Amino acid sequence: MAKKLTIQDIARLGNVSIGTVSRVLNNKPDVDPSTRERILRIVEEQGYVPSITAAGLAVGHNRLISVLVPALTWPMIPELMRSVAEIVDDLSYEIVLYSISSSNHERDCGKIIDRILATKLTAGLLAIHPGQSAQHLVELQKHRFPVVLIDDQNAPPDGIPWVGTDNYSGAYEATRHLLRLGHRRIATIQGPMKFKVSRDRYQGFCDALLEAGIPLDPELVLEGDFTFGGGKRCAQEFFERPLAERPTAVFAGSDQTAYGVIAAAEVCGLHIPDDIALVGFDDNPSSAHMQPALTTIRQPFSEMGQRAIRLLLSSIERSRPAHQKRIENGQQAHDVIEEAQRIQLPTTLVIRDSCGASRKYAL
Amino acid sequence: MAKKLTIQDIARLGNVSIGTVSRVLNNKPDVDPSTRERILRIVEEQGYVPSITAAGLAVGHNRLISVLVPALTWPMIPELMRSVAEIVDDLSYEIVLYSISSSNHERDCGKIIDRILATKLTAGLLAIHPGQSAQHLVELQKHRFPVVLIDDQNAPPDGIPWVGTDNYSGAYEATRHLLRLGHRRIATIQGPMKFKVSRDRYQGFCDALLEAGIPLDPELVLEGDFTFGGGKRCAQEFFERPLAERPTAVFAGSDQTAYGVIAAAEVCGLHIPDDIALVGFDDNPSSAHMQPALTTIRQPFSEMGQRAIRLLLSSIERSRPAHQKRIENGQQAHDVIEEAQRIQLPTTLVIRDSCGASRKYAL
DNA sequence: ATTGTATCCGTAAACGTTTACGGGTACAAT
DNA sequence: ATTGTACCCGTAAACGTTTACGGATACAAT
Repeated sequence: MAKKLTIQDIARLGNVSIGTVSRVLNNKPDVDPSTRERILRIVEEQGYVPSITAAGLAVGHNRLISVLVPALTWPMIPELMRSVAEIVDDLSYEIVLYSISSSNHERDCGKIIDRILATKLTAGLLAIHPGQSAQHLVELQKHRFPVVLIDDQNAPPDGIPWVGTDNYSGAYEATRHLLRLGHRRIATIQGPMKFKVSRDRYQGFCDALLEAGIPLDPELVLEGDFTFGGGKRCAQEFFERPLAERPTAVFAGSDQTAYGVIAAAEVCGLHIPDDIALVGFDDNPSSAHMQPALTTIRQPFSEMGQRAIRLLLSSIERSRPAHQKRIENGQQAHDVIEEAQRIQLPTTLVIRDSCGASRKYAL
Repeated sequence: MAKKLTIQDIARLGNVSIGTVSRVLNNKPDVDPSTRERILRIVEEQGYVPSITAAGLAVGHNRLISVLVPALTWPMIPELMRSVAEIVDDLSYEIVLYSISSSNHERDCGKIIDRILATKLTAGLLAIHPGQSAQHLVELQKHRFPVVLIDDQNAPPDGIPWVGTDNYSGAYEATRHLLRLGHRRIATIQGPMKFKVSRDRYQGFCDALLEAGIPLDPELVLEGDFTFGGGKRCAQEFFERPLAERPTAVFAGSDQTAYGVIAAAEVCGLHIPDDIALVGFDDNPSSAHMQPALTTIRQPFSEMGQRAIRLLLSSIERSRPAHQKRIENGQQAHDVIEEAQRIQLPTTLVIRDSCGASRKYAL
C-alpha cells in the first residue's frame, strides 16, 4: 500500500505539477490556498512522506542531526537524549547517533568527526562531553558546519555555542548546606582533576568553606573518579580513621560517588546521616531511591538538551541561504538575530535524607 | 580543504570517468588493478568520502539502519547499543536512533514505524523490546523491509528474525542455586505479568521448586514491576511478616528489583545474605558493586546486539538484487544461505555475595 | 582478413526532491 | 485595445551517486 509514493504520484492525484506539491510541502508562497488545502489532504490520505534522501541531495544537506555521545552509561545521557529526541521529532528531523567506544576515545572521536564532515549526511552536530576532542570541533566550525557543545568547559574553543551547568555554584550551595547543618569537618571526594567540572566543583567547595572561616584541611580531600568504586574506596579511607580525624560530612563529586560512600559507610558500620552527612551531585534518577535517599545537587539535564538542540537548529536554519528571504516584518527579526551562544544553567539543591536536614528540623 | 569533493573531482584527478571511480569504490569488477590502485590512492589523499545521500538515492536506500529503543534508561540498552554501534561502524553504516517517550508508547511506536517505512531513509530496523507494537513490524516485513527483533517473545509475530535470551532456564538455574544452598522458603518478586519475560522467569522458578518437591506457596510470590521501588515495596511486605512466614531467600525478577530488596532489608534490619539470601536477574554493571555484591543471572546483552545486527545486515544484503552475483565459489555459499532466524542465547549464573554461597562454603 | 573473446572503461539514464525562471491568466488602470 | 500587476503554476536544471549498456582495444583463433 504505502509502497513507494513519490511526489509525482501526489502531483498526478492533485492535477498539479511536482513543483506545486513541493511548494505546499515546504510552506513556500505562491500557491493558491485552496490548492494548498487540496494537496495537503491528498498527502494526508495517501500517507505520503517525502524522501529525506532526495530532498537532502537537492538542498545540499539532510534533515538529520548528528549526536555524539560519550558512553551511553553516563547517567546524564538518557535524560538529555530524551529531551533532544522530543524536539527533533517534532521538527521532523532525525537523530544519527555516534557513540564513542570508551577504549580509543581520542582517535575515534577525531575519525567520527571527519566522517561527519566528509559524508555530508547530517546538517549539524550536537557534541556531548567530547573532552579533549572538542578541539576537532573548531575544524567543523571552520567549514561552517553548525555545532553545539554540551560540556563542562567554561571556555569552549573559539566561538562554538555551548550549554552547561553552573558547577561552581552547585558545589558552593551543597557545601553551604552542610555548613548550615553545623558541620565543620567536611570532606570532599573530587572527580578527576583533569576535568574542568571537577575543578569547578572543588572550587565551589573551597570557597564555601573559606567564606565560613574554615581552613581547608588537605586531609579531607581525596580524588575519586566519579564512579561507585572510586567513591567507596575514598570513603573507606576516611571512615577508617580514628574518630577525631574522621569527617562528619562528605560532599561527593557525583551521585555515583555518593553511592560508593553509602556502601563504604555500610561496611564500616557507620550510619548515614547520623554519623556522616552526605550530599552528592547530579540527581540521578536512582538517587531518590537510595537508602538513605540522597541529598544532592540537581542538574537540569532535560533543559540542557532542549536549549542545546534549539541552539543547533536555529544555527542550521541560519546557515541556509533562504533564511532571511521572508521575514514577515521588522518585529519578527528581533527574536532571531542574536541568541545567546553560551548558556549556563543553574543547579538546584534537593534535600532528602542523607544530609540529616529533615531529622534535624524534626527534633 | 575537505570542502566539497565529489566523485567528479576524483575522476578528473585520475583521468578516468566517474563510472570507473564508482566501480572501484564499490569493489565492482571490470576495472584494471593498476587503475583501481591509483584511484584508491587519490581517494585516500584527498580524503574523499562519497555522499551517502546521493548513493542512497541511486540505489534506493541508504547505508543507515534504524534502531528503535524503549527508554534509554533500561539498564540493558547501553551494553546492547555499544556492541551494535561497533559493528555498524566497521561496515560504514550509521545508526539513526528512534526512542520512545515513555508516555504515549503505543501511538508513538506506530507513528515511528510508519515514518521509517515511508521516508525510506534507512535500510533496515532493529527493534528493541517494542512490546505490543511488535505487531506493526509485520507491516514492515510485508513491504519487504528488513527487520529484526530483540525481545522477550518466544513467538514473535510471523517470520520476523528474532534474538532473545533463555529467561526460563535462567530463572530455573537461579532457583536451583538457592535450593542447593538449602533454602526451602524461597520467595519471588515477579516482573509485570503482561510481559512474556516475566512469565518465563516465573515459570522457571516454579519448575525448579516443583522438581525439588517443594509446593508453591502463593504467599511467597508478589508482582513487582522490574523497578527499584517495586522491589522495595514487595520485599518490605515479605520482611514485615513474623519469622515463620518470612522467606529465607528471594529470587528477584530483575537486578533493579533486587536493589529494592537490599534497601528493604536495610530498613527492616535484616542482613543479606545471613538473614535473607538474594539473587537477581540481568547482571547490570552496578550489580557487582552493590553492598552486598549481587548474585544474579547474566544476560549476554553484548552478544545479543552483535547477533541481531548481523542478522539484520545479512538480511539487508540479501534483499539487494546484486547479492548473488559474485559468489566466489561453491564453498562460500554455504556460510550465507540460511542463517538461523530465531536465536535464543543462554544465560549464566554469576555467584557473588548476596546468596551466601561463598560464606557457606567458607565454613 | 575476418571473427571472436576478454578486459577495461565511458556514457547517460535514473533515483526523488528543490528552486530559479518564465509563462499564463485575470483583472485593473490607462 | 493596450499595458501593468498580481497571483499561480509548470518546466527543467541541478544535487552526487549507481549501473545497464555499449564501445574500444588487444590479442587469439580461424
